[in-house]
Amino acid sequence: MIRKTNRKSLVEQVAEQMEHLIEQREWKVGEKLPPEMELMEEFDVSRNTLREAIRALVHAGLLETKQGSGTIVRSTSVLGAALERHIKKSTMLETLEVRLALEKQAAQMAAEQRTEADLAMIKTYIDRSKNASVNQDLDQFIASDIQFHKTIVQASGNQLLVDLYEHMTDILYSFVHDFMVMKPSFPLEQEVHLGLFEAIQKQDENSAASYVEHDMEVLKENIITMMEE
Amino acid sequence: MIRKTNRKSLVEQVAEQMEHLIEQREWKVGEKLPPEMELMEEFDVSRNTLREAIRALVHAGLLETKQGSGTIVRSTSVLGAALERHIKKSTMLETLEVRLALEKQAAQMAAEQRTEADLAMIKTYIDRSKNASVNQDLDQFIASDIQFHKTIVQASGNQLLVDLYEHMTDILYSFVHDFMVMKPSFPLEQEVHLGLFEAIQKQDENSAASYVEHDMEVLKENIITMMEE
DNA sequence: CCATAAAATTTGTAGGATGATTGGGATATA
DNA sequence: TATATCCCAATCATCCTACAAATTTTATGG
Repeated sequence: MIRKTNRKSLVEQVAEQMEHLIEQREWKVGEKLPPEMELMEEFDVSRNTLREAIRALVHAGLLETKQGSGTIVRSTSVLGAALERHIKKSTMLETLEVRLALEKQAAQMAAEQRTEADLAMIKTYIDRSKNASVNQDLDQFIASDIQFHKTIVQASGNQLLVDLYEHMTDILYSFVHDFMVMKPSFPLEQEVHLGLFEAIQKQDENSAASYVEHDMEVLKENIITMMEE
Repeated sequence: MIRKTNRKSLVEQVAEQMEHLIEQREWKVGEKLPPEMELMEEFDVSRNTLREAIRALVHAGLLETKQGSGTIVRSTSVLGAALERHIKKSTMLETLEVRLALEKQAAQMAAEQRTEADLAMIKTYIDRSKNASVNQDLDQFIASDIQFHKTIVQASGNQLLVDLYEHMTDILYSFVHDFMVMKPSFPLEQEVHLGLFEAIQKQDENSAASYVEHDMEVLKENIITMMEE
């Protein structure tokens, strides 16, 4: 039997390797890549081939080149970069609506099939955010808040859902951060979080969904009033 | 005042133009592009520059090059291609779950803010699918069924939601097609569709959501049993 | 120490040369 | 005619060298 020519082009091979290095954080975000000459030797390809590979990742949003300076890592995920570019055209509000649609679905699925380990992890982040709230540590609060939400989505067991949600959260991070700095609503948040946790624990899908929905409504209203100011 | 160096790299300019040509369907999917020599003249750039631009779009999934043959258009959207690549790693079931999460959200939003024009359009596709059902025209039925769902999502007014949903639908098209060929459930579908339509018309969010949810459950069960066979 | 100029580094663009693969047309053969 | 094979032109893949443009680093003069 003759093997089909599955021989990928050199460019794609190099691009793939670089993508892998980025994904595995061996080349970290913000870091500068070795110059072209070194990479040529490292991958053992010509300058053209190397440059085409680099250009592919630049266009995808993973790298950024600056003439005279070098090439730096800009993002770690193709899907994330694609979403980011797309989301810039949409409004923040639209993005939040989609993100919370995903979370609502995730919460229902999580309620259905959460394990004890899931529950324990969710509880951990609730406790952490409570501590942060007591200590008035805003950064810590935001971090554990985001982790809380991510953990619920992870408990859904749907990897596509997880990826989309996390990318959106990452993209919205700076926005959410600014928002929470301006309007820190610790007690309300915690009440909702505890309610959501209990709903998932009791495997009450509807209740879980409506807690998330409630969260969404509050957030939307706050953002709208914030934008009007 | 000195203008900032808004001079994008030549490669990005060429890539942008090509992307635009593809998006505007001037270069159609499946069609062959002019050979490199011609494109070099047309864009007035060197071979390297042109090739880097092409490679960027190849990597993004919009183009496909075949040595000795030429370059053809493969897809029309960056987000679509990125999702497609990502979705191949996920299971069909996961993708469907996400897609229907988006639709559920869209149905609620549509119920809230649908216009008369939206309703008219939705009704149109219901009628079309009814006709197709009477005439036993499966392709027509599937087409109008998909349009029916898309129209509801469009009525949500959230462009990001629309884009994500449509890309997922496109990607799943062949799968859904095969599925419906195997298990054509005309009457049931229509009942649900009519119910969903009326819920949106009456602006009953909860009812709209639960119709979609019901749709999801039926679909999931069917797929699971289909996979077991 | 600081400002400025020169040098080195690094990416951007151009053009040419050769190899590899494909597709189609010409040719030969049954 | 039909078919199989070979050959060639078209096309992309890779490599090479050269120079331009932008940035960073180093050297220099005060």
